[in-house]
Amino acid sequence: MNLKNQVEWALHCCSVMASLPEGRYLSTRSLSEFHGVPKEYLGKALQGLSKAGLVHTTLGPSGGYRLARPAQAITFLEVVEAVEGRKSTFQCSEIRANNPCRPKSLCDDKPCAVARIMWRADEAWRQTLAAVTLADLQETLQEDVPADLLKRSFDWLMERAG
Amino acid sequence: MNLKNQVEWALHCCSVMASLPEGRYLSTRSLSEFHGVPKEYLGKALQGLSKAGLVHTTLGPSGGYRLARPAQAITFLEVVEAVEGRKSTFQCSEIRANNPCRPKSLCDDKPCAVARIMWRADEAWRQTLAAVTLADLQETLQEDVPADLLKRSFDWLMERAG
DNA sequence: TCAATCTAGGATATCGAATGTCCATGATTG
DNA sequence: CAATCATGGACATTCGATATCCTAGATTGA
Ligand code: SF4
Ligand code: SF4
Repeated sequence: MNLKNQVEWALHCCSVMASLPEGRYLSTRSLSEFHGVPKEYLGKALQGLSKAGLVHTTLGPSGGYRLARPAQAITFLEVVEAVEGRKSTFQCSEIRANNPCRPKSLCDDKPCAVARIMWRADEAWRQTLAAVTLADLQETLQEDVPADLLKRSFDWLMERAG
Repeated sequence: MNLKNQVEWALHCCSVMASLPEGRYLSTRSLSEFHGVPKEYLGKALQGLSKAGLVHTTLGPSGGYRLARPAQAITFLEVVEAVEGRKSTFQCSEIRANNPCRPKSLCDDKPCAVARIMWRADEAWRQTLAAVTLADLQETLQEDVPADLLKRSFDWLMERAG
C-alpha cells in the first residue's frame, strides 16, 4: 500500500509552479534538474497533470508547464489522483461468493460490510487531501524554508523559465 | 496504492472467528476452504495475526486459531496493520536535498510540508479504521446477510472446528 | 507409543505493477 | 530552417504481491 514516487514529484513540481510569475513556463528538463529526478519519467507524471487539466502547456523552445488555475483552487487530492488514479486502496474480490453454504441464486444487492468500512476510511483520506490547497502549501513552505534558499531557488528557476 | 489481498482474507477470517464459541479453534485448512483462497498463502496472513497477538493458536489435530480477545476489543486497524504493515502510503525520498541551490550545510530539522500533509491524510485513514471493531462488523453482518445463510455457515464451520 | 494433523517459517517460482529509458511525431520558437 | 518542446508508444528492469512446496517441531487421539 504505497503511492507512486511520481506523486511526490508532482506535488513538488506543483509547489514550484505555484510561485511562477504569470505567463511563464517551466520545462520538464528544468523541473527534473531542480528535483534531481529522471526527466523522461517525470514527464509521464506531468502528462498526467496535463490530462487532468491541472496545468497548461505550450510547445517549442521556451515552452513547458504552468498551473492552469490559481494555487488556492488546486487541491492535493486533485494532484494525487491525476498521477495515482482514483481506485480505492481496498479491492474487493467478492470472496463471499466462495462460501460453500451459499445458494447459487443469492444475489448481492450491495457491497459487503467489510468493503463498506474500508471504503469509508479511504473517503476520510480523500477528504483530508481535498481540504488542502497548493496555496496552503506555499504558506507553510514560507515558514519552513530559509528565505535565502527560497530566493536562490526562485532565481535558479527564473533563469530557465520560458 | 492498494492493500494486499491478504487484508481482505484476514478481515473475513476474523469475522468468522468472532462468532466462534469459546474454546473452539479453526484451522487454516477450514478457513481457506470456507473462503475459497489458497491454504498456504492464507497461512502467511494468519501468522501475521498471530505475531501481532490478535489470535491465539494451538497445535496438533483439532488445533488452529481463535481470537485472542473479545470482538469488541479488536479494531479493523489492528487487523489491517498486522497483515499489511505500518508504513505510510506516502514515502518521502527527500528530493528537496537534490535542490541545486541548496547549501550542503543546511540540515532538515523536520519533514517537509508535503510529507506532513500526506501523513495527516494517512492518520485520518487510520483513525477511521481504529474506530471500528469486529463487534461492529458482526452487527452489520446480522442485518446484511440472510439468517439462514448465517446459520448454515455457522454449522459448516462447527463441523470442522477443533 | 505412534501416526496424523497442526502452526511456524524458510526457499523458491511466477506475475504484474512501478520504475526507468529510448525514440518517433508534430508543434512552436527564434 | 534548426533547435526545443510536449506527447505518447515501445520497450527493459526492478520489486513487491502472489503462490507453492517443503521441513521442523508441537500436540492430539487412537
Ligand atoms: S469485502 Fe465483502 S464484498 Fe469484498 S470480498 Fe470480502 S465479502 Fe466480498
Ligand atoms: S515530501 Fe518533502 S521531505 Fe519528502 S521528499 Fe519531498 S521534499 Fe523531501
